[in-house]
Amino acid sequence: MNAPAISIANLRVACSNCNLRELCLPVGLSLKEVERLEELVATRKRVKRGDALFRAGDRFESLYAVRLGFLKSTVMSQDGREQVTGFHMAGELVGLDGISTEAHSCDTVALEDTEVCVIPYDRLEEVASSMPVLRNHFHKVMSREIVREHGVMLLLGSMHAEERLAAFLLNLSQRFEARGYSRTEFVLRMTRAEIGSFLGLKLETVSRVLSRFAQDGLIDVNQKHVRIVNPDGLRMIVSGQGT
Amino acid sequence: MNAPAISIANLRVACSNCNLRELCLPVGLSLKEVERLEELVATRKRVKRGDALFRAGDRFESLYAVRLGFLKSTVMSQDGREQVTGFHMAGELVGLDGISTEAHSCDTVALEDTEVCVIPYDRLEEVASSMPVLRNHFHKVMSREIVREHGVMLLLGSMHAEERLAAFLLNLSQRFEARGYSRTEFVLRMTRAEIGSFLGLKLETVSRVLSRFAQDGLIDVNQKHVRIVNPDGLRMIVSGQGT
DNA sequence: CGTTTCGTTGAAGAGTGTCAAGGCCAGTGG
DNA sequence: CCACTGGCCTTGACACTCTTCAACGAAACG
Repeated sequence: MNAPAISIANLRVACSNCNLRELCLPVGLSLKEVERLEELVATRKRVKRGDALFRAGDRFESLYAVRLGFLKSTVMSQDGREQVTGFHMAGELVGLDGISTEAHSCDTVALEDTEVCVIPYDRLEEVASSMPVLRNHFHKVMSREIVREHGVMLLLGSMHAEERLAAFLLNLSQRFEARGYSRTEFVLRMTRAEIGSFLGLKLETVSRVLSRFAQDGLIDVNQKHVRIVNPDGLRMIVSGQGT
Repeated sequence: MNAPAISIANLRVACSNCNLRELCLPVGLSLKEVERLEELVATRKRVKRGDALFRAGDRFESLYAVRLGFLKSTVMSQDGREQVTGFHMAGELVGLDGISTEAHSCDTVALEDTEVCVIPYDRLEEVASSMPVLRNHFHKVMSREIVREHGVMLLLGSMHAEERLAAFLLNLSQRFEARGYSRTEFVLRMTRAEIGSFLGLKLETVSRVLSRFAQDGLIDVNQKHVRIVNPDGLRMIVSGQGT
């Protein structure tokens, strides 16, 4: 754990060529501005499956833009209960929790081999001060995270197991689609226990509900492989009209 | 509803004299910097109990710093389920949800007569661009909100009714204390249903658990009036060691 | 002072959790 | 190549927490 299996690739980054730029960057940047950004994103970092990008308590220094791979973030209470607060995929920004106290308050762990762009925070602040577009974009990203978490609170606070799972699947579907993958067929990178933790359910409940969905012809499940057969059916369930 | 009972008080604001400045402002500002801030916070706004400061869908223009009073924020799903996402008291900043899409995504409603400082967002951006201390403070406030919501997710996702209520009471207690009020004796500004919505419980459950706490000598409850008798007992419950 | 909203409490039931057993699959070493 | 192992997933039976439904009492409001 002391010499983590994380290799720092001191590669020259090219945001302008990155196929994630629509997700990652503000729109309407001049070429010159993109160049300044590329200076900002100095390095990349690889994180092997199972390793942490950062852990609660780590000094906060950088934000990370996921380039490829899949991660989860978890918080832990003093008595050891763990809660998954989110799953992250390509184009998403992680590490925002660290700004408030200059130390991270959650663990972020790769669920498959992952590569991130490292964005040193003090340099981001610097560049942002003279680039209103970037600053504004950054504020919007943070705000979007707050809004996303409101949605999770709604889910955890007022939805039943089936509704939670249906919403979860549709959310994944939509995010995969936005990245050019199939919206109907994908692989769950996380275990049932991790899904359950995120949704406030036990892994057995997750398993049971997925089986029920399959039986009702809403999805096909085979271990981690999922195919959405009837998205409208899932939407019905999310809106509380399922059966 | 169309002509809301909100009066705009075009008063000169004086952050330098405000007794909330420790909560609201970054530390270590020069007098001149505080003056620039006071220009920023141009007006105040009163919101009567029951009225909304803003509603989901409203165009986002300003952030609001609560000067005095008490508010709740709620999100609503398409099918009409409502979830309280937070309660806000003096010194806290609300409206951050609006930045992401330039429209608010939640309702924020006063639970008692409330007064807020209006902070026009475009002017905040302006001033922040040349005031690193302020910008950094603002980022920390947003990040803190993200961390707070992680805590709520932990609570909703992995705690029992008694643990949720105990955590809720201790959180209120601590926030009242930080504002110079009693940490042991306070008035709940929200209804049981609102507490329940926030905690993912039904109002009857909230009522029952509070009664049980009272019976166990942890608190005194009389309608909205609460006195914390045994805070350590509540802490035990939060950490899953209750009974 | 009536009306309405809010809070408390009880009884019964639904929805998840818990516990336990077994199956599937990938990786490992013989 | 095959058996073995350990992690992950599925399914059943049962327990328990929380919700639902209902009735009543207390406080707030016009």
